[in-house]
Amino acid sequence: MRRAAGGTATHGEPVTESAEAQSVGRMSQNATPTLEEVARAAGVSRATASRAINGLPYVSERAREQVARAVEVLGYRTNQVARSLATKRTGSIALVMSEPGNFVLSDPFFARVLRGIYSGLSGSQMQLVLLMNNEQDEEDGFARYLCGGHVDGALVVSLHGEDPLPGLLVDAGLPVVLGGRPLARVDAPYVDVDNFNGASSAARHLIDIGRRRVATIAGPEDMSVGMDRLSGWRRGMAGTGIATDAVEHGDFTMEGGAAAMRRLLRNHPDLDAVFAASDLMAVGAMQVLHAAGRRIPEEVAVVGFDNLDIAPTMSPPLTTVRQPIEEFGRTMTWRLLAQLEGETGLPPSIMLPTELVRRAST
Amino acid sequence: MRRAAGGTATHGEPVTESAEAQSVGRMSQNATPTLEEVARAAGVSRATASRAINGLPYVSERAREQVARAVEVLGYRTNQVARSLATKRTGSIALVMSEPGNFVLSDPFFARVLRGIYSGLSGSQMQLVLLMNNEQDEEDGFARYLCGGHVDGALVVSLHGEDPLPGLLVDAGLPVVLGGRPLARVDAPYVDVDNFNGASSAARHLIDIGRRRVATIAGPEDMSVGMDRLSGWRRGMAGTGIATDAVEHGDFTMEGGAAAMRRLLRNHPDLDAVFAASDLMAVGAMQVLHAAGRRIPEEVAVVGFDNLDIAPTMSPPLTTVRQPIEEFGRTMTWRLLAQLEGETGLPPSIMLPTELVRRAST
DNA sequence: CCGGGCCCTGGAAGCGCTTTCAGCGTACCC
DNA sequence: GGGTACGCTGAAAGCGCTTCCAGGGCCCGG
Repeated sequence: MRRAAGGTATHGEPVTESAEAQSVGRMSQNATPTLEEVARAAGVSRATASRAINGLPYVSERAREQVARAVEVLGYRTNQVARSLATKRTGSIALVMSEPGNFVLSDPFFARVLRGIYSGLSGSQMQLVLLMNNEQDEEDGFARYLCGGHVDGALVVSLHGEDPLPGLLVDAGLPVVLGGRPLARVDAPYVDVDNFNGASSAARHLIDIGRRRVATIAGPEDMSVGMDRLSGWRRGMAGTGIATDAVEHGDFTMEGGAAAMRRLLRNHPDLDAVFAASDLMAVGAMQVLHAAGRRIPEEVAVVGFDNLDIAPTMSPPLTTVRQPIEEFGRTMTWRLLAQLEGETGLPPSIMLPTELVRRAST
Repeated sequence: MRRAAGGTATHGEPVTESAEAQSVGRMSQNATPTLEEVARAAGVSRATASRAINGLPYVSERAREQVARAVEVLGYRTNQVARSLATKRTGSIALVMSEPGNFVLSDPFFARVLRGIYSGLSGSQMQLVLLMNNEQDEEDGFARYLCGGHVDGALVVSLHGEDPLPGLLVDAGLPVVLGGRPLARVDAPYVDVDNFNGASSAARHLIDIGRRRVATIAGPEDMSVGMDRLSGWRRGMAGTGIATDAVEHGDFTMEGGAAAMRRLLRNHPDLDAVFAASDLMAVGAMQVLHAAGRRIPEEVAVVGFDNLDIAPTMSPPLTTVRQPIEEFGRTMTWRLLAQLEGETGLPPSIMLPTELVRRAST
């Protein structure tokens, strides 16, 4: 459409091949010039022009200069689509968020993952393309886009349940790295943080400081990160003889955490500690606890998960499980790029460590 | 390898083919089949297969069925890159944020813009691709990506100063719609909200309720949205004889708003009202005012801009200038899609109305 | 003087798709 | 019966690029 002028011009002439030198070809200076035109202007063949532009060897200094000048004069920019078709590489990878965009956008966790990804990308000539699930949209367009050759590979984060997407991508032969262990059986490498041990140490810590009625605000039941932190918490509680029935699920948001906390207070008014599976949920929980007049940490100790920037600024500062968020993004990126480079012997999965950070909320 | 595949496909050497599939095709079953192979399997020509797949007319029911079956059996998916090269359309548009990703990601304003964009996109078969500025990265890769034919058009939001990007895109013939009036002279359509009148009405409102020392926390000086709200505020103050020297700039974030508020209190301790050019900055300002012991609205009236979801939940609930955020995104999208469809007579710019929403903070 | 490198070059063959165009059979209407 | 219209089809010509390959200079050692 935007090159309609060039197209019709070419078609209008009942041209044979020999009509090439027509100034008609130049007339379309509005449309992006092609390599062909650059080559002609530089007085070389398309092959040489291509080599010159791509900095390949076996191009004389003179040819190189002439091509450079022609590129400058004509304002040439290589058509990436054509290049992709010829090379079968696009120079870009996708970050797929299986989560409604507006949800992701307000989560500081993802902002930091993204920063890590960009940092892992720097130096490579790769462009990052973000794809988010439109709320009501079937994610079919996604798979079509990704498998259609638009990108060289994909990072998929925030998987829910048995999301078929990774399977589709893998089947299509697209290199994929998952952020977080998938719940479904998928033959794709993933990077994860040690949610289990992190949650376990959080629970132990609460026991160690003498709490005897420990609740948890768990993550979604359809995400491994939610389930792993829940089982980690159970593991931490195991053998203490303390009940582990005070469990409510949230969706990792503040509101979700607040709602879960309200349910916990109603069902288990005697609780003296709560482990929230994300800092954001801990924020919501603490607001509810404050509103309910429970003092933190005297009456209720609170532990979060993530160690977001807000954790130390809360009142009281939040004890939480630190996870290396930027590192998480960076590692996924590294893993994908390495795979794209054809490196072999890459680990099928990578686990990043977590660590309890004690502050005043416990 | 290419040659081998072609050979076996042509004359169906079952032995060789299956052996090859067993040994090599393990990781990505077979290379994705091409339209050629589908056509052969369906017993039709490539042209007919293409028509069948794209739902074009002039295909017999029988052919259609056979192609569908072949697609199913072979697991064919059309190569979008090849299709793009042939059609010069990609079926996707970009949303470009001239802002470090982690910044954008934590701003609820963008989340809502995004929602609006998706809503404007629904029904069209377009994919949205997000591009954000990596912090330290030169945005050259951006322009290359966008002009390289990866997308059919671009929405560009959050422009700063004389950002050359829109100009580059327009020069390359890429349809572009800007979100917010550009400061530089760019020949691209834009959608904007009526920042000027919104800010003006905010100032007037503060005058109307009897304030006589009205300050403002303005937005960045290199963004039109910042400047327009500042001049709107000045306009609202004009003719009242009240000084308009109490101006500090922030970056639309809470922290920026808080810092600006501190500066205002230091330089103009007698202020009795403040107009913050964004709700987020108003939040920061109110925190500082609370901390400084100034009562809102008795001692200092506060007006924001945006009418984010948090505005009514603040204490006191924030008087603010409502802008139709989702509508903003939706309109940009509509404008771009219309342009892509070749509609003519489209307005070069569209202005959306704003409106003061009075709450308890004034 | 000749054979064998080494540079550099252009012709040409794709990459996988769409779309034009000419052609064919069938049906329909004078 | 011939003309026209219509539905369907496949050959072929691209889209703009990369890359293989053969070949032509040139310099070298023999």
